[in-house]
Amino acid sequence: MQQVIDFISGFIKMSEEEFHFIADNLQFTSFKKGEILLHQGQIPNKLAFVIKGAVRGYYTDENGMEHTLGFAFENHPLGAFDSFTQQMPIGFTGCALENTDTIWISQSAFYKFLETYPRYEKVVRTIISQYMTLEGEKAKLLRIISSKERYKALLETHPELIQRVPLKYIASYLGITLETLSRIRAKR
Amino acid sequence: MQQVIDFISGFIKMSEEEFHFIADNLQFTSFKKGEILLHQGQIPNKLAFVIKGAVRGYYTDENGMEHTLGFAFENHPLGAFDSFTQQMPIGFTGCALENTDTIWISQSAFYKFLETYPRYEKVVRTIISQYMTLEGEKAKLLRIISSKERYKALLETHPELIQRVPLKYIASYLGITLETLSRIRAKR
DNA sequence: CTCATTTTTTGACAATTGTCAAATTCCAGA
DNA sequence: TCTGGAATTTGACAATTGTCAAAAAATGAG
Repeated sequence: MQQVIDFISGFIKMSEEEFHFIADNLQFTSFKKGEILLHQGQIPNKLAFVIKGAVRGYYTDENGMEHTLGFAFENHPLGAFDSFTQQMPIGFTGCALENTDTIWISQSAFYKFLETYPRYEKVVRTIISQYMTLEGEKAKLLRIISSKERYKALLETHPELIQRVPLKYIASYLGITLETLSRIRAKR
Repeated sequence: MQQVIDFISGFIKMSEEEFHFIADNLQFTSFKKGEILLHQGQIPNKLAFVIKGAVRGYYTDENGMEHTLGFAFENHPLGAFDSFTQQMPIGFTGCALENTDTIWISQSAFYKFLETYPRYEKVVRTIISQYMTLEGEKAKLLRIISSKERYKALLETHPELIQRVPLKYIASYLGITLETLSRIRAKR
């Protein structure tokens, strides 16, 4: 739970009162490797935060093909801010790549908190903005035409991914086949 | 200006007072085709809204290559919410595809408005969320492996783009070459 | 430690796509 | 209406990438 507090404290200095409100409204859920944390199509009713482990986000297209959209590791919120805010179906499924622990807050508690402590509106805006920036970076990554360059760019910006995520998901994330990725890596 | 009011009214019922605050703080700028509306690397100090025309957003990579990231047409805000909120350099350049009219509000007036009428925090969150959803759709589009399918998907979801935007920018947006796009289109 | 499963690599080949060059069409301004 | 530049198409060819199949390596449960 300390991790959630630390995360928030990176944006704003919390008062005792705010701290307690948050502390009283957090819940803990743990997932085994391979378990689904959230389902594509669901309407979110909580905001989750990964305190340990790794999650892969992917969506399943009309042909049943999976496309990896991103990853969430410890000390990061588990996306879907847009669906959460708009109360629309989540566009992806979240699946635990490792045994994963999460802490979450219900939607009602979250909005109650924002109403009670409106100065956190700015914090929320900032967090969401940071996620938009990440999305923007992904969009740029995917527009690199050559697969080799795309992989190299990922390696430079997110070397931790390659250590921790099976290559098939990296390939899927980059929009190439597993075999192509394997060959790119073979050439140094 | 009516268009901005209409846009906001789609999210919330505005009072007279709020209306006047907004109306008093909007400014108008018009751009000729080919002119730059905002520069990659700039730190934004205003929020703009396109009332007429079309804008292409693109970023220039280390090799000097341009990559089209998106488009903004009339009755839509001109992106960069993330840079605006975080006061970070904008990640793209906005260039007028047609003669374009914009209305904008300064950052200070915008935040003044939010402070004065905090119920608009929710509106801002919703607008930003909608843009995250759009980014998410783009991310999905770009992960379609086959160029042909990618083009077809764009045609289905945004047929207006093909009418209005030169094909070289569509190709750039899809992450393929102009020639490939031309050939895809030729086959039916 | 062993075995089954998963992950990754490799090979052969076909299909797609990029590159370079040139021709053609389109369009805005004179 | 004419004209030059921009946009788009087309062709030829090479390089990249996907597909299918199989082998090899790594991993984890018992």
